[in-house]
Amino acid sequence: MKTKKVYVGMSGGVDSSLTAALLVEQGYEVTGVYMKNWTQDLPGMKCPWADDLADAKRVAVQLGIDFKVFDFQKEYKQKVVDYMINEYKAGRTPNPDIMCNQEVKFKLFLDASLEDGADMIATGHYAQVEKGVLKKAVDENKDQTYFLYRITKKALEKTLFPLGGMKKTEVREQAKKRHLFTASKKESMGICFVGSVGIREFLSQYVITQPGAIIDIQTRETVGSHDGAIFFTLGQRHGLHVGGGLPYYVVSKDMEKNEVYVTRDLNDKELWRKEIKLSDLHWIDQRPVNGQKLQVRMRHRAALIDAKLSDHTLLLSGPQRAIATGQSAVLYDSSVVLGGGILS
RNA sequence: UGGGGUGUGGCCAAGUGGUAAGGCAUCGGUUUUUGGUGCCGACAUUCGGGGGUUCGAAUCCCUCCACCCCAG
Repeated sequence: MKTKKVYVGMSGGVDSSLTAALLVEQGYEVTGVYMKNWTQDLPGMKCPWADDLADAKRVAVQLGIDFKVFDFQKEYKQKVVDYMINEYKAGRTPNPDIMCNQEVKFKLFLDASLEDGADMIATGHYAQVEKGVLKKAVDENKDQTYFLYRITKKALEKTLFPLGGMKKTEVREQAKKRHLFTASKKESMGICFVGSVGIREFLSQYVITQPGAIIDIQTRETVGSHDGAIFFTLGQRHGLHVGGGLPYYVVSKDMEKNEVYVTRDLNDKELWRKEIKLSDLHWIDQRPVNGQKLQVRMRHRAALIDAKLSDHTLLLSGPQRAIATGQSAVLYDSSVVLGGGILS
């Protein structure tokens, strides 16, 4: 029987390194691929792509597998970065990593790999896939299905997630046991392509901003000024530079007037949502029927809560705090990811 | 100009003779493959200025300054 060729997305981190190692051990013909998506430095922040690429390559050499670099910079800029910037400009709060999975990893990377002769692709995501069905990872704490709900069934049928059944601690151990160069590498965080730089620093490179008023919706008084409404999102507390008394939380904003509205009332109704309108619904397989009992995750690592969907309206069993427009609601039927939509 | 009040770190604010609470903000760390939240830590040798009383004052006295309110 012919051995299957698998292209593994290697980012230079522990997870994808072990993913490749495991697949080699399982008898696949493995090729490591580094996706070159973003290489730009930012003031005060060096883009780590070169180091990541070097790490990924070292591991590939260590494993004795082929190694390639796919350059998606142009597409990445268009599909992910521009999307993100435009969403922010429109006053919403996008999730670029979800878009990255939808457009780059499970579309561009998949297509390019297949075209290059691969039978399947694999990544180091913590998620499980069974016959085209996406399921939560065994390690509930690391489950990354929230970021994957926009993948197509077709893509899933050609995808392997070898870490889906493992705990993070196991992954570390196994990586150490195999002496992978990246075994002890620190977790990466922040937006995947920007490294550890803040969204604020990133946006300010692409958008011209003006100072504007911060208005207390309870007293209707201007309590301070900000340097651009685009930098603020629902529920945000820090960065307002307004002191005295209790903390202020962002409740809404007006991009036209460039005003940010805040409250000191943690129970302010603007901060809590129980009924949510969704747009851009995406289903991996079948759309659930109206009124079907299902669960929803409103942000990465948040607990699943019961909910019901009818048409485009999601009714939660309890109010959730600070879910901004542009963010995603991911629907589950127990451990199966059904799909989801974007808060509008 | 009379009468009253206030002045404590960037902001709010305890503390009325015993050697500067707390909160907000900010900064740092942590949590997190989105934003945000949360959590932990740091942050006034000094209490508007000057002088005095006292073993000892932010707290008592004198004086100057600033701001606020009422009166006219």
